[in-house]
Amino acid sequence: MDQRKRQVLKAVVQDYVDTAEPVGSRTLARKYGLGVSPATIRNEMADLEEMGFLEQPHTSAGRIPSDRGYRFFVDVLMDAVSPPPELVERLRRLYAQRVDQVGRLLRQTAQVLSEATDCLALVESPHVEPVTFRHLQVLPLSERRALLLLVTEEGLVQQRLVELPEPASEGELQRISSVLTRRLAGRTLAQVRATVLHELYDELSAYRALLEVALEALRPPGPDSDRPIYVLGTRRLFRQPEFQDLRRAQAVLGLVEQQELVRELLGQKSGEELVITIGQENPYPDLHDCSLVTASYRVGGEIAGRIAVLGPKRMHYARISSLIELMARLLSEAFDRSVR
Amino acid sequence: MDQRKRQVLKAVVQDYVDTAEPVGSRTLARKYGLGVSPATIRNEMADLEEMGFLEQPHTSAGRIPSDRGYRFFVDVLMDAVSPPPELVERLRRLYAQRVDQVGRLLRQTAQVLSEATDCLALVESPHVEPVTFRHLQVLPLSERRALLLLVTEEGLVQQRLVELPEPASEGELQRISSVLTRRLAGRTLAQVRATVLHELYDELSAYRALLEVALEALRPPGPDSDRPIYVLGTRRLFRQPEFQDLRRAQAVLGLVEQQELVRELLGQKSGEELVITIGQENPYPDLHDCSLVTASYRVGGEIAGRIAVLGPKRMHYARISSLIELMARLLSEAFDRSVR
DNA sequence: GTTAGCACTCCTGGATTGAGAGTGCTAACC
DNA sequence: GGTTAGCACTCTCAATCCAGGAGTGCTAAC
Repeated sequence: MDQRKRQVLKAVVQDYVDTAEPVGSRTLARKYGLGVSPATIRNEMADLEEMGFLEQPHTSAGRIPSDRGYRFFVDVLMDAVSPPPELVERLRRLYAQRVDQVGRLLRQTAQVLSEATDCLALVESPHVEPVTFRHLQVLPLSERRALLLLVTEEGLVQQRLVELPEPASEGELQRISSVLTRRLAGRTLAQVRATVLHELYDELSAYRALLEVALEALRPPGPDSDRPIYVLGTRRLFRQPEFQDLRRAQAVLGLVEQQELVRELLGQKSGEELVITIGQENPYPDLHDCSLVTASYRVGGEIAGRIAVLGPKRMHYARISSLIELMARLLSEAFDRSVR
Repeated sequence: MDQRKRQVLKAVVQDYVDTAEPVGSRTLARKYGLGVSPATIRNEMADLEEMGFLEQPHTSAGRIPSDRGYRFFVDVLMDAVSPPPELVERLRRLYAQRVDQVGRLLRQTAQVLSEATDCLALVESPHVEPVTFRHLQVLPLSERRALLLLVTEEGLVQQRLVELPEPASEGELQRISSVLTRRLAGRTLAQVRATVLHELYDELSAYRALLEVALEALRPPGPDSDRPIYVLGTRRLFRQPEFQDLRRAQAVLGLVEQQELVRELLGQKSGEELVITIGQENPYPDLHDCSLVTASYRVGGEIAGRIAVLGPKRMHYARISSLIELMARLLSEAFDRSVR
């Protein structure tokens, strides 16, 4: 792959991303200063097609990048693009606000992300599980029902309704709450299970049955947990020319409405900070015409969730990658700041 | 409007709802036992058109109901239809489960509602505001930040992050929490503001500044509050023939992604139990081709939120009305049961 | 190795056409 | 007078055709 081929491939990707039209040799020679004639470019393009980086929708149309072409572009050719200053300014303002409602902040994150990219934005709520307990409270609602509140070190709250094995007074529950808080604060669920359990039994032997219920409710939230994912921008996405085809649009809609699938989608390669998945690289056939850019954000130093952009393969990879990285960082900082 | 005209109008609505094709006089005479010839029906239809109950997409097509025609059908002609037993059974199972995660239950409600109607389902989270306090807890997160938890009589939880005017120890906050809980439990926000405030100041005079902050945080949640609305079934909706037109689909998408608009949409005529809004009756021009069926559910006897079905005007009004009424009732019962 | 020229292919959009469905009108019928 | 059969007319829809345009691949010259 010599220098000129790279130039040509890069130009094809850029032009196609901008125009959504197959790119011809003439256009390429005119718009990009390659210093050679269309005929030469035609030869290069034929080579690139043979090598699998370009493809032709039909004879006598221009070329468009193949998945492999995009991949090469992303890995090798792409120039870094920092987001425009107005946008950065807007983001600073967004994340400078007090995080008094996590859901709202995440929703706004999704909103901005989709507006700035004209794609679908997916924003996952933070995990609460692996982090450490801060406070537990058991509140009676009726004779046999109580509300269990879990608060983590980072200020995230989870609630569970529990069925009481026997009626308990408010005082008793308060007592249990404070013992649980004292014993569990600063520990993770795993630590609790491993070490602290018997101490608890000793201290609260009178309320053993109640304790069982409370501990049972501490189980990690299941996969279908109450942790919403914010999905915004379907409308913008469907304004893109590739989604004028209703079937393709429906395929995406179908996927995006199933929380569990979206969760899996975001969870892939969750160890890495930034993941770009192009077309067929995606395990879901419905997304074979789409690309996905995913970044992780952190709460208290640990990866806690992911934000992502889903769009046509013909997306501004450079622009979107840098934007989503920035937003993930700002979001992490906002979470940290909200506690400190 | 004589008896036969009613029969004809009813038949037109039913047939159009089923087939999505303009209905001709021949079809009508054949499929519905009206006992007269197509020519007679043609005369009736011409009359009905003149009266504004039917319209013609173009000369020499069949007729379709106008908004007014649907309205008359809904108000006068429609027969009650109870949901099929399998569905009722499924609903019973759904609402029999323990409500340990409100969000999940609401999401499932939206899911079933959209599946059963092939329309878009909108499900609002319950209000927490007008109900009575059960418990308040202020938890320190750091030197200057605390988490304020509000629990209502019905077991609904709200959380707020508050900035502390001065550092406070855990003990102090705990003290404030228990005073607040004791004083506020069983009262509504309005009552608190009106009567209990000075008592609080007396009792907690030492922590006056802290108290100010806590009370400030008790303000009713703003319109853009952290109260999600579950919107499901866009995919199903867009399978309906009227949404093959991309523009119409986009109009709905644009509306549905803006939480505030959806909230307003659901809030109309919120005093009534069941509201059916047909086409142009809707204030949003983007929904002039749609109909909306809305029902209220209750928590603790008070209307707390709404569930709705948005679909093409050509929807099964009878079926959907009865289903949504049933679901609203079951949902209310589930909330009540979860406390009792 | 590069370029100009040219025949060829294929898509696109507009115009045309025929089939089909449904109407409105008229005149006959009970 | 209400009802019905017959018929000409209208309008949509899908298929077909056609010309224009864009882009290619090949060949031959530079």
